[in-house]
Amino acid sequence: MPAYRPEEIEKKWQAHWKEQQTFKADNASAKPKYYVLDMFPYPSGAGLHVGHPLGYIASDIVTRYKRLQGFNVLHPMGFDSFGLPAEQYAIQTGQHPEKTTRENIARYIEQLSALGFSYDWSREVRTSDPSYYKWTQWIFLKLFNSWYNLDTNRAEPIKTLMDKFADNGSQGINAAGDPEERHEFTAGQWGMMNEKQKLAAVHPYRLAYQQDTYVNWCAGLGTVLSNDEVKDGLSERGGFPVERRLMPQWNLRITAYADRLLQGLDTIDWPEPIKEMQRNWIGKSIGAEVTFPVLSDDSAAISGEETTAAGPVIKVYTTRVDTIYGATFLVLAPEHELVAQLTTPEQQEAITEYIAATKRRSERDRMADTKTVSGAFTGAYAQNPVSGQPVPIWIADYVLAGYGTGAVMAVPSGDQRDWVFATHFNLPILQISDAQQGLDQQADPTKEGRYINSDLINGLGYADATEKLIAFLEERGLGRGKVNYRLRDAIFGRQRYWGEPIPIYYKDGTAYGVAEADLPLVLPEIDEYKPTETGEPPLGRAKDWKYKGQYDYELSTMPGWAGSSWYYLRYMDPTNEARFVGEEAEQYWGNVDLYMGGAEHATGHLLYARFWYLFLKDLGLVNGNEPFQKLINQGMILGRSNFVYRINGTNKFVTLGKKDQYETTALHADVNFVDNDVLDIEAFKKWRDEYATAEFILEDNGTYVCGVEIEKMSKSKYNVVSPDTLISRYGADALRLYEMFLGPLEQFKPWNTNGITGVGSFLKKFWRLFHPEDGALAVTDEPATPAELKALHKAIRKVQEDIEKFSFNTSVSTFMIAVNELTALSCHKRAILEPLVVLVSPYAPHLAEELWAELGNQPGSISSASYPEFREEYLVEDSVNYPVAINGKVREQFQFAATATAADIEAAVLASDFLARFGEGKAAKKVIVVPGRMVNVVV
RNA sequence: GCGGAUAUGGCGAAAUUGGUAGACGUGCCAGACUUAGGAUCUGGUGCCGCAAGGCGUGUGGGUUCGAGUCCCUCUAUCCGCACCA
Repeated sequence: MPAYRPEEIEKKWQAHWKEQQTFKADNASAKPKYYVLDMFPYPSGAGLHVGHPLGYIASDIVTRYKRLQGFNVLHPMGFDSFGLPAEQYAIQTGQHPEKTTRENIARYIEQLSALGFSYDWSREVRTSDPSYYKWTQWIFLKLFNSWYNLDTNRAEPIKTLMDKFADNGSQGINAAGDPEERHEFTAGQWGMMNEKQKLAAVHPYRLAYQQDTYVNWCAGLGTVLSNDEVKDGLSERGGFPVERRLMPQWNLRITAYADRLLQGLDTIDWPEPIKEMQRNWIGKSIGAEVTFPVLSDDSAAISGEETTAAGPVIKVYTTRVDTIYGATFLVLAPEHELVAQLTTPEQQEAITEYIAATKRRSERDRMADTKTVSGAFTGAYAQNPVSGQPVPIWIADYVLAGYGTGAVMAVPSGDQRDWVFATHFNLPILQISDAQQGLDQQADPTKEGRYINSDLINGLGYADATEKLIAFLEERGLGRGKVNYRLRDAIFGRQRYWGEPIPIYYKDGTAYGVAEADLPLVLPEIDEYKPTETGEPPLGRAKDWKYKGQYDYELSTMPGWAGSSWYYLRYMDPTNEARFVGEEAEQYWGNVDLYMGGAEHATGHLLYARFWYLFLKDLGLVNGNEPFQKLINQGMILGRSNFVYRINGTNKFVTLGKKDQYETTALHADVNFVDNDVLDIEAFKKWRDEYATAEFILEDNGTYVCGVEIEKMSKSKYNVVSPDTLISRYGADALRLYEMFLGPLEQFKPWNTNGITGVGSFLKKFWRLFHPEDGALAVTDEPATPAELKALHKAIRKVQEDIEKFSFNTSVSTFMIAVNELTALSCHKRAILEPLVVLVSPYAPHLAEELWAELGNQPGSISSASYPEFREEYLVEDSVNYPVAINGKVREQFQFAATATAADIEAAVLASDFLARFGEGKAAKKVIVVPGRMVNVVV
């Protein structure tokens, strides 16, 4: 083998790995376990671009490194293969999504293999495979058959709830969820109920439950979307408008786990920004619920007389009870259930009109427009439960129906939104703290100062006042301290074909879970992938699709995140037919030690997966506390788009430098025929027929220069760089090294192919250390010199540190330095080069395997355990140059033996005529010696 | 508006965590070898300056013998949430 030929080497070793099943992980091993997981991809038709493998390369480096350190590493890969694009494609072409998906996966596997990843492909899972989604459905049934007991603070089988009902009726049940949805009954009444009635009573307690829910309805996609699939009022996929709609939906009661999901964040090693996003998403707030009785007639309100209200009451939620004396009016959400009842005849028209106007405004308008103040007076008054003062009741759309109680007490002096509202509608603003200032300009939410105009709490500070007020309200049954969460239950149904069927059937209008023995409930074949004429989901088209031949199935399918919420567990034991994961396998692999993936899943997948894990734990099905111990977010690699400028109304294109002289339209030019922003005009002309006759106005040097913009990599922007062409040109090892070299893993960065020649020449130089004469391997058995050992061990130490810190970019620099040093030393010694191959092997595995084979060693025969024995002693420099400074200003270099102590150095500097040489006659006040670094003499 | 992150040469970046800023790679300049090649090798390259020297890590201040690093101020860019009471 004369020269370094990556393509031959890589093909050879990839075939070898596949054949030998080199990376198969064992479920029982004396070695310690380590689980490295990549977020599995959705197999899109476009294949991989250079951005996709970034995280996979990093995790593969860790995997190979951990194996060298003697760990039994689980490093699997699979496919999140249910999803919209395959279905959209099916609607357009009639091709079964299963076929599209299978073909895309084949292409993905091919591309991933070409990069030399060390996945254990024997564990591959596909979420769309019935043998996999059988267990997704099984977990759903577990959720369906569970409720959340707040007394034990965990999920329990629905059976324990029924037992409680039989003993005491609904009395004393402390369950997560909305009590408003549930009915009260006695044990006797329960006993009288028939099956249908019992199931109806139980249903609102289930962790998977059906309910009329406001959903994000996307007509363009014909389905509902979760909040994290909606961006700025448009669907994330497709960019179709999304509106709020009340529909019966399957929901998962993730809110039951809000507090545990929050607490758990403190126990896991995740990037702080992601944890913070989850905290905000859960949105815990500590406050109080306060009851405002509605005054029965307005004459009382006008006279300000105290009224004993036996009528309706309005519950508000506030985080600032202390400001209650400043609550000069109430505001209800327009959807609030009491609005109709409260509205006086005189105000009827105004209220009706306002509600209609609110409905007309789409969610998107409401978001875009938070400045406009709007609202309407109901004509009714409530009584401030602390001051006894009457307060008018308004409705306004700045109050959200879905948060807290859907009603707020407005304190214009303390809350800016209330202040704006009060100012606009000329409602009173009452100062309640001596520290509040500028109330004619804006609200002042300060917690400083002492309260005024606040009877009970006048003169008190924030903490005392809050405590006293809550005690006062609780005593009278008018309020209590309350914790609220922003987190909503997760909508679980999609009106789509290409997803897991929800294993529910309906008997006499009541929902039943499909028996476990009948799973998987296989996705039926249908003629077309569209909704039915009657507006039912596509599954409504399935012929003769009935449970036990007679009961209708649920027609919606599960959302994309269902299958991805537990796939990491299935990898542990992917072929188990008796259990979602075998107990021993789960016990052995535990949780994921390192999870690599994008930050875009912060509040979606990463939250749902944690939720499912906690639920499974409650049922005793898994043993850990959190699924993903350490999380690393790789940054996205962005595309570098090139533009040509067409002069409007012509077929003439003008170069970047002269485009300002014309009216132009920028058009994407395919980056594949642009080199260093210079357009290959011939290639461009051939690109599309319409350009064949195009004319060009060039720069003065005769080139056509394109404009540049950094955008997401995408087919439609013609800025996709495929790994395939780079691999065929430079090799997978070069691409792996280069992607790591590009910059810090976590950072977002534009792709730029230019620098890849640097790592390419590193690999060639590395090869040449072993083949200096362009022939067979030529390494010597001479003993290494200290200089060579130093070069080696500096590299080993640095690279080990780097991998522990996930700072792979600096490792590549370290390799280059080592190779340059050893080349300069003409070192071709086995003693140095063998360990160097081990060090490089996680980064450039193919090259390492080849050299290993040539050196006559089996891969892995050199264990990293052999590093430490000769590590530190060679790291010590013989002598060290110290910059010596006077008052921080460097004057001279002194050389000291590496073993010199701080005292030696200080003495030597003082004994020299150092100070005199630089005109400092005075004695030194202080000498600061930083060992190995520098000396500073203070005079 | 709230929360979070980032800011260093022409470009990607490094800096042992408070100790000679710019390693390494690109790009550029010069040279070598070459039957001009997107090959290889050598040297140079933060900015200003012929030089001595001066100035330099987004802005302004502070702590320190010494600050890219710590503290305060401001600015810009990016991300997340967005009337959450």
